[in-house]
Amino acid sequence: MAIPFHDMEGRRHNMDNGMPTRYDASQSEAKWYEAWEQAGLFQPDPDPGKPVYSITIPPPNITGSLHMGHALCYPLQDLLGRYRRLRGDSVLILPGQDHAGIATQSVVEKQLRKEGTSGAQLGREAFVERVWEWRKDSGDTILQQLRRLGCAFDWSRQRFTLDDKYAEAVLKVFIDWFDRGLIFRGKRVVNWDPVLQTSVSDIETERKTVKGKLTYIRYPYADGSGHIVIATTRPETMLADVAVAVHPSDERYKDKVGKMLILPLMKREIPLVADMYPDPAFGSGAVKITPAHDANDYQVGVRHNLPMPVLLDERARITEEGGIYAGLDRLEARKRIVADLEEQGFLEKIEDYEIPIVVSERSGEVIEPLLSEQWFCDQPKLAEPIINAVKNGEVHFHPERYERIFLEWMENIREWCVSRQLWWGHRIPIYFTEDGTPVAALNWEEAEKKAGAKIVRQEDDVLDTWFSSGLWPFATLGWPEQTEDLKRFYPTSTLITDRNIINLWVARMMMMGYDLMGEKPFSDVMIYATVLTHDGKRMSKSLGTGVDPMTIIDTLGADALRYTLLSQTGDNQDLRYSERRTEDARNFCNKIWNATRFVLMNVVPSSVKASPPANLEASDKWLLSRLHLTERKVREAYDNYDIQSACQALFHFFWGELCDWYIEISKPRLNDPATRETPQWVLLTAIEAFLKMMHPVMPHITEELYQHLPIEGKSDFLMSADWPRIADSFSFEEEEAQMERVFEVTRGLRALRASIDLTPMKPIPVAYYQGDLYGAEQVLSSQAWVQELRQGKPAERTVSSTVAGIDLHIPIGDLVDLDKLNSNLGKDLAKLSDEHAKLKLRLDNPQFVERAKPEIVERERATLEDMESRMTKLKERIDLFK
RNA sequence: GGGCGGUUAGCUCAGUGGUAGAGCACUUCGUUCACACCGAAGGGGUCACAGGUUCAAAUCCUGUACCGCCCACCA
Repeated sequence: MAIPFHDMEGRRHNMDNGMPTRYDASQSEAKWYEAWEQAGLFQPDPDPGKPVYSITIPPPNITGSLHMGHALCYPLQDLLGRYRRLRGDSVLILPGQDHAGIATQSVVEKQLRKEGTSGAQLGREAFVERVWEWRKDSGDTILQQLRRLGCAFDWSRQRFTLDDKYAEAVLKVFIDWFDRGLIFRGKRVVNWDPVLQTSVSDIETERKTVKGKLTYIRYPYADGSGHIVIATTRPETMLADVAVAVHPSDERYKDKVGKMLILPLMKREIPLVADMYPDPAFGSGAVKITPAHDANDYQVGVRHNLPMPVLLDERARITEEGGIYAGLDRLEARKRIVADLEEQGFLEKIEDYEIPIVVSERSGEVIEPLLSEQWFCDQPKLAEPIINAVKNGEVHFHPERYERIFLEWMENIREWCVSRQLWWGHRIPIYFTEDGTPVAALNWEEAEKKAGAKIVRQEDDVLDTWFSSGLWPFATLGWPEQTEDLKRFYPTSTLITDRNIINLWVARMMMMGYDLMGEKPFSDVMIYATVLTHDGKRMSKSLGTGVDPMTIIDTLGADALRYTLLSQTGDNQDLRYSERRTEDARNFCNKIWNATRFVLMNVVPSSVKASPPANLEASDKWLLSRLHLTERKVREAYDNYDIQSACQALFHFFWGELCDWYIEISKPRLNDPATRETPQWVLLTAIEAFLKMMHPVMPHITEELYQHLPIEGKSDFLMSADWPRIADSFSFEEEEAQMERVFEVTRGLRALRASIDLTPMKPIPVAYYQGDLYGAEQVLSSQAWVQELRQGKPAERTVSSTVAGIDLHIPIGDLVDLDKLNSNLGKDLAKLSDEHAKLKLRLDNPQFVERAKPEIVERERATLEDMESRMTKLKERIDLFK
């Protein structure tokens, strides 16, 4: 296409510089990603003299494809990496994936079910093999998508939590902790997921309330002296009741404690015990005790040394303990038992009741508390050093409020059930001798050596996924070997994650890092916002409210998507995603593209000098001064994880200052060979600095444009360039303020034109001004489209206004609608008088004058004076048209 | 039950003591030789509510309402 170009003599030519008028993201993105990768820019700089910045990314699960949350999370890390790289650090961002035990296993189980088979049918070995196949297929999708987002991660150092080396590290930790007594076996009531048939931890469950029934049952005393009434939401568990408990202070039962009761249906005798647990104010004050199926009941059972029969099996069906009800599903059993109780006269009453239930996050199934043998980790012991470290400021949270939430949780931390009854994961390295003694060892042979006895079996359970991901910041770097990477990159710099896994993951990394490395795993934890739909709903595939980031990238580009999400990232806890905002971001890309294209069309390469020209005009100084300020703002914002402020500053500088004013002002000078060198230099300086500062957010378009810049001392890539150094000598406070006033006056003159319906941008022959324009008359006349700007006030009839102390006059003929004009002037005066009255009132208040800061009072006085002078002028102007 | 966040223009959000801001949307005007994915000029807000502190409150304090999130063993 034909594009105008200026030659050495300043004559215009049409020349094809190959840049279309619209930025085409699809052309640019893959091209530059590949170029960076080939140039090895994703690997850390080996220079040992450079400061190090490292991140081990939260490994995405291998269970599907990326969603909008990922499209924020990973570019955010990429942003920090790119920023630190520009600032001169050696940057490592280490990617990887998590085997995600329960999640992955249930995905594959679902597939098998569709094929008419199951894990149980395949057997352990074949099933695990099948999951590995799935990992190969699905794992790459996610990596491909991270590339499309522009993430400059070091793929050569990629890790997977089930890789041989990583797995060995996991086992070593288990063995170490077992030998140190930090891991132990115990019988506890755990959360049992009857669908996945495994235990899950408290934080993998969700609490809900559902409409249900509260059933009151009569338990007769064995001696025939009447009965006691208990209330329960789970009548079926009565089959395994071993006692009824009342509070020791409860007068109703004081003389009954110690008596025996007859358990209805089972006709078994159980004692009435006194315990602190029951609340006398609730129901009848008496609680049935089923130790194997309720954590509280279990505690009572332990205190009173009661038996603990297990009534439900791994699928939540009634066991042999349930006598004639054996084999029934728990809900079926409930119906039958209530019916039988009624028939036999034990049912007191049934009330509607809001039942609190616990649901498994993974399967959605109601969790059954179940007494079983599990492996536990002594978290309270591990937590101590962390609490101190966070309090001492070794690890910082952003936003800060999460620090307190985290500490509160750490201070109330409990045992961690680390065993899962799954196949996909790290099998617990415990071996049992014939007499059942557990030995922790890397393998069978070592276990026998360690035990000095014959080993008969290995523990079947695998470890909770978070046990392995807790090692992520150092196991990925080669631990337990003292590798070069480990020495160089640990502790890592920043951890960026979702607030939902602070306790699940962040806490574990901290505990494991401090215990095993003796040092924090990272110095900053940044919690980013949850991405919601445009109307504030949760994004979810099943609800159909999810937006696929890849579709957005296809149509609007990765940079636009990144900008959309990153420019809304501050310390907010939610973020609403709307495609319209991505369209705005795409428009911003296009603006950047075209402004740069304009500069390139107006730059003669030979005229580009590395050092600033001597003859800077006020507008040049203004722009450089704004650039100076913008650089500081952006740097500080990036440093404080306040990405939205960085984006805002960059947007405003580029669109509102560089494009709206500087480029427009400079056009006349750029068209004149005698004056164009200075604005050329200023433009290139500003654009180069802007592209660098924008690069962490929008890496592709900035790289593309940087490659076009005809400047000296360029790097091969913008990505590997240096952060702009804007000398303090570019700060021109006085010129800056003066130019701002000239712009204000310009806007005033444009508005004055509009008030008499003068079409914008159509030149008018003459306008007058009174006051000091600091020599920037040219700016006013060109930007308010005036052919001739004269000083003074003409004798002929004019419309006038006063802006920033400058009087403006446009001569008018007879064509002006005087009524409209007068009405407008009247409105202005009314508004002004109103403000004036308010301000006057304030200044007349002696307390204000006395107590307010003197500079405030002085400023208000000046404002008042200005208002008065404007009012006088307005009145004169109104009189003129009467 | 406890804790945390939010409530500012039609929409999405900035704004931590000194005359209410941005982007989008809207109205009017305009294709000017970077860009109509553009430019110019406008309209639009008792800053959720009620008290309090202060010369001065969107901003600080107390309380209330609504929305969202997290934590919690009441059968």
